[in-house]
Amino acid sequence: MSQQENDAVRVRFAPSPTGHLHVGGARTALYNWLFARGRAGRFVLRIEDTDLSRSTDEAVRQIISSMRWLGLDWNEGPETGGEFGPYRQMERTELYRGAAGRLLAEGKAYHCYCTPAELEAERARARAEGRPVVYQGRCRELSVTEAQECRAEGREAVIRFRTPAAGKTVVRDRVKGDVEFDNAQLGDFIIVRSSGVPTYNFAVAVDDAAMRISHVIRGDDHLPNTPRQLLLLEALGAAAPVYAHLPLILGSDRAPLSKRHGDVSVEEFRARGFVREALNNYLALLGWSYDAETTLFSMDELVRNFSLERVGVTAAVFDNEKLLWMNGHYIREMDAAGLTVRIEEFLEDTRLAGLPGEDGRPSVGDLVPLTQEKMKTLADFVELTDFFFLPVSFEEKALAKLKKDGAARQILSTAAETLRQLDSFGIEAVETALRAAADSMELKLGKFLQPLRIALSGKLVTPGMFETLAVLGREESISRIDAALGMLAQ
RNA sequence: GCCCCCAUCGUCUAGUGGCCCAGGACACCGCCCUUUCAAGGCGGCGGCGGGGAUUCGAAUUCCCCUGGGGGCACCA
Repeated sequence: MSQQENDAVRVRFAPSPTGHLHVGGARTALYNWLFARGRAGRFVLRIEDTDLSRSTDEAVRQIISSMRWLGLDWNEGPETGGEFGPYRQMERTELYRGAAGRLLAEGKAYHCYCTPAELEAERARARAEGRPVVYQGRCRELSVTEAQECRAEGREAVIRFRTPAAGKTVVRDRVKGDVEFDNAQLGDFIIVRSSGVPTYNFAVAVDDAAMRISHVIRGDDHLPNTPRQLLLLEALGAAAPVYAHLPLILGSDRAPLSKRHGDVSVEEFRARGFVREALNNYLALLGWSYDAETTLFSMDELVRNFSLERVGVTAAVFDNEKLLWMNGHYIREMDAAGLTVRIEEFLEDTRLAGLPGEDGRPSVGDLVPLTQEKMKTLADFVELTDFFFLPVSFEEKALAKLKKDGAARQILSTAAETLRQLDSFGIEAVETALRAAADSMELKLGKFLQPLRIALSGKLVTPGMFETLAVLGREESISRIDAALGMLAQ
């Protein structure tokens, strides 16, 4: 292998497929992706499905779908393949079996016949006596006959790693610095279950070595596992990757972000009308910063500027408000055609599905210019424009305001009359005529337009009135005004 | 109980001994613009958890305390 290849950056994102892609996972994936992209490296997606009872194919699909949506594509992984595959751990069991066999043969691992119940009792005792909760090594030096007796009793065997009884293992972490762990605190941990399935730490060590992973960028919660993986890597004769542990993401109560804080999966944010640009940018800044000033970054800029050196050490609270602001920013920044496509994609699952553009109704593209600057999420498009497609349904507050407005009937009939007499129903013509009508009634424009807004939309908040009228068209506009007038007459 | 990590405005953060009586962004509060709501512009409020120590000088270094979090599984 050439020096060039030796130095190649190879990072991986290794989710366990037990649910949707959580924003914390998404951030980890993003940092790995950015790191690889910025250094001409390779980004590997590896599915860690050794927990048979919790892993599902559906979750694998969800995670893949979310990552694709975010634009975090991988060079090697499921559905893509690669020279170090397969990329689902349960398809790599031969590899683990071989590695475990080698450790066993070299005396670096041993069979343990203790039952789960015995181990639980041992842990309880240790806790009660205030001792570190670690395996005491009962089976560490079992003789051949003792082992035979255990098997004769019908006891099942797991394989444990023979952890050095003394000494320290130091993790040289790129974000946390050097962290020391006492080997004695680590204990002889299990590497292969009685079922023959490897445990997390073992599979990770074997795979990180086999896949030539150069940098492990992952969540903080894995820091205490790292010394075990380091020891395993050493026993396997493999070089250790560089580690970088990211602080976790918190909810507003400073507890780790979880479902009870509301939306936490990429899928949920997508369904609420967030765009990938905003989510990526926001997540990038949650735990990383470029300088004292800059908040807005394109993916390209992130790739160019991301570095482990500028990843922070403090856990960060997820702030929905800021994400929302950022989302609005990216929506405003899009060109009309691009935004139209995003909205059309988004609309597929909403109550407006199929409506825009049908039967002479306005299309999404017609409405984008009237709504773009008001939207914070794609979902806002629905709230802002549904009255163009659906029968007017009055919001309670809007209706009350309309009824309370003593001038409303006069305004509405004047407006209807004015609109009826127009030659053209373009925005300018409508505006000129209505401004003149407001003048003639000696009303401020806002005062004049508000009853009209409510009559046309049933809402207090809508796109600009002149644009709305023009899109609605003369016939529909006048009929809605007449309907409101009829209602007020009762 | 044991091991480990962390601590600057409400939130995300800049800050690596003097450039900081701490800068930016979101949120909040005013004002301006305005057909509603947003957006935008201008201005404001607001912070170095506590205690020691080192130093001419500490947000920045060290120690202790307090507070948060992670781990100690045949989960990952």
